[in-house]
Amino acid sequence: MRKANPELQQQRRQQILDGAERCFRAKGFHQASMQDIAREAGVSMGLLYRYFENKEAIVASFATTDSAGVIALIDELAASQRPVEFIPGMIRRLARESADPDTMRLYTEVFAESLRNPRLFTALSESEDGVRQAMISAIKSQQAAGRLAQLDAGALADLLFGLVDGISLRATLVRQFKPAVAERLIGTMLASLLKP
Amino acid sequence: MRKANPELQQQRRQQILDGAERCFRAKGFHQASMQDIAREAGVSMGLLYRYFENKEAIVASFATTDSAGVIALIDELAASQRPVEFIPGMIRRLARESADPDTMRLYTEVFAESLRNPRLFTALSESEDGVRQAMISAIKSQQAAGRLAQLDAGALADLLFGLVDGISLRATLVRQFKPAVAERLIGTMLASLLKP
Amino acid sequence: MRKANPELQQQRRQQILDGAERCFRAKGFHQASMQDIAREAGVSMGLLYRYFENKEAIVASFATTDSAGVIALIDELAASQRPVEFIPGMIRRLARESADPDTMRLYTEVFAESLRNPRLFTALSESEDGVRQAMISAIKSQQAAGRLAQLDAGALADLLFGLVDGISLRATLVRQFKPAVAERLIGTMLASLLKP
Amino acid sequence: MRKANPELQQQRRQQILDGAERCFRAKGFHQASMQDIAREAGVSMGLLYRYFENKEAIVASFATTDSAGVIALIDELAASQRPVEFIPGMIRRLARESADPDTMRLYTEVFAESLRNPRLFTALSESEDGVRQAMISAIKSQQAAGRLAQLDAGALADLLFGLVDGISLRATLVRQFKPAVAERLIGTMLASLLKP
DNA sequence: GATGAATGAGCATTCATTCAT
DNA sequence: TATGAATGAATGCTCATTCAT
Repeated sequence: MRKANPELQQQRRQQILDGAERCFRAKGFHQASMQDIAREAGVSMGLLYRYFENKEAIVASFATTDSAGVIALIDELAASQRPVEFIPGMIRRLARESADPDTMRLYTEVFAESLRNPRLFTALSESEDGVRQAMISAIKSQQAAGRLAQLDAGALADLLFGLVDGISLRATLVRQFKPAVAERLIGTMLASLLKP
Repeated sequence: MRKANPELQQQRRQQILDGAERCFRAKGFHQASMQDIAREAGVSMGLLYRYFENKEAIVASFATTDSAGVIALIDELAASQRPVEFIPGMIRRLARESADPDTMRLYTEVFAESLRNPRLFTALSESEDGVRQAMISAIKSQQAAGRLAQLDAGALADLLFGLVDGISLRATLVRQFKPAVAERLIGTMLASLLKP
Repeated sequence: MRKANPELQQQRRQQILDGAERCFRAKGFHQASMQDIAREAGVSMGLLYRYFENKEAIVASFATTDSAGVIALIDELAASQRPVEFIPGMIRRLARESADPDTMRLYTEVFAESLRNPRLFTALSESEDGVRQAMISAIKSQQAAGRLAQLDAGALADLLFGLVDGISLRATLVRQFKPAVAERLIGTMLASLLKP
Repeated sequence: MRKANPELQQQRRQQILDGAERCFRAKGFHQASMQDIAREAGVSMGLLYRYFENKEAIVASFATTDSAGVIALIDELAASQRPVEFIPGMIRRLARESADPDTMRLYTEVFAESLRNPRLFTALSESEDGVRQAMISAIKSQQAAGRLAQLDAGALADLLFGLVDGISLRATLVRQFKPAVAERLIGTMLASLLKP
């Protein structure tokens, strides 16, 4: 008798999610059909439904993104000797990454979907919470070391992430947006705000 | 002989757009069917298509939002005696308005759609441009009056609007977000950035 | 009080039929919509239905073609001194006319429709009958004058018209069809058949 | 693991085409809806579209008729010892077959459609070409054997097929058409034309 | 574990037709 | 006489999902 093979199962799940991502990037959640996804992932319709209960499950699984990258970056911040200089650079980097139209499209799609789907919203919200907590810890540890101004850590975290999101959005939507100029301005602003 | 009645036409168009808005709010663009819209607007399918060539036309007409409100607010800024205090208040107000989940949902939907539909993107982009230009003018006139720091006006406009968008988004997504605290922080930050 | 104006009515009818013909040529009966016809004819939907009970009535009125042209040609045959030469020329001319793809398309459309619509079939059939009777008379008078072989007049008429139709069809469908060669062959064939 | 079953697929395709034929016979191409076809074929809408990309594909597949029967008949001609007698009989048989109103209706429908649909026209034209070439070969071999007059083979083929089509059409359209009389006349005519 | 076959409700859109003015 | 406004059933087609093998 054949035994369940968890590795294979994990691989299949990933294979499907990869196919789904390509479809979602190309068409969006609601425009990508399950047939599209199956074709792109190279599996049959039946298998799709063996690994995911329905389309929503794929979307949810897909949308619950990996925040490991951002958290790693925040950990660098926590360890940085000069957070006042580090933070603007971090913002710049995050904003640039997510201002890539393709990424922006996907992110917006996920966010839009989460505003209709409570389960997804919760998942996204919790993931975001994790990142926020990491940021708060980093801020607090830097404040304890006297390297950062004594501002409300939660509000500061929200401000910093808000800046990332807002700047990414502007970079996408505004033709005349000049990243370098904007980033210098933000650098100046944050330097004066953050210095202890 | 019966004559065409532009008033009636205008009213019907609005009636359809109103119905469409209710559907879009409730379900999103792609989940709202033309039948839904017709039913909600209280017209027949045939009439729907007499007034709008296709679904995309309804979405486009709907998405090309009126920026008159924001521009009016910016005009107040241009006339303000104390822009350094006015700006944070303006940001606060705009952010609160758009942080209403229902509004946020719709705005996100429009933005997401615009990232797939070039025509819509252009329309949105141009509308945003108008607002941005108004802001740039306001900033420059305040700078000329010596009431605002000599920063790059375009970058400053982008920063301010980016803050609005970013803060609205955080307010929606982050449970522990405390509007009052965040707004105070932003106020402090901008005060020091903007004072001449 | 306004009085009915038969001339105007006749003109309107013709105007609609002309518009309909353009539509039918361009799209075919079933692909042309009443809206198309109204637009092309430059009248409103309401007027269309005032002059024709429904779409079928337009098609019927349109399809009941004028056979006056063919009958006139046949009358020339009746008067001809050399029918044995006249007939092949007549066939050639008729076949060429109806081999024009546009005309062929319309004729085929009408015929196809008549095979589904008994009323139309009757009308078409009767019109065809008139032409056939004219041809039979012409043949008989020429036979009486000893200028044509003593063949069954009805069968001969059917053969001649059948040749016209068949040759037109071949001219349309067969790429390598050579009208001149075919017509010469038919000429030879008929000459030997018809000579008294 | 279940394997694709080409036999089943072939059977399903045929089942659909059979249903489609019944619908096309009853209503015509444009009057038969896909729902009609699905119902008549006893399959679901989804399956219909699994086997045929769209309606046009069904029509095309249906219209690209099998010319094997006619070609077989022509091969008999090629082998015949007395082509001058064989040909009129062949024409008679073909004309009778296609003069059946039901068959005529379908044939006319296909032809009409081909005049609007270039792809279909090409298919039909090529099929017709095949038949024509077979006829030309048959004629030439009989001519080489001295059993047929030395006429242009292409023109003769076109004439013969034109006669079939034209006579079939007359048989359908003309109430007083007398097949037996007409066929005798044609027999006489061809006998004198074809004898070497 | 995996596949291909099948479903039928639902979608955007069109159409012949009617009605109020 | 003529128009513009309105209808709603129907159409070609798609889709998430289920099932037998």
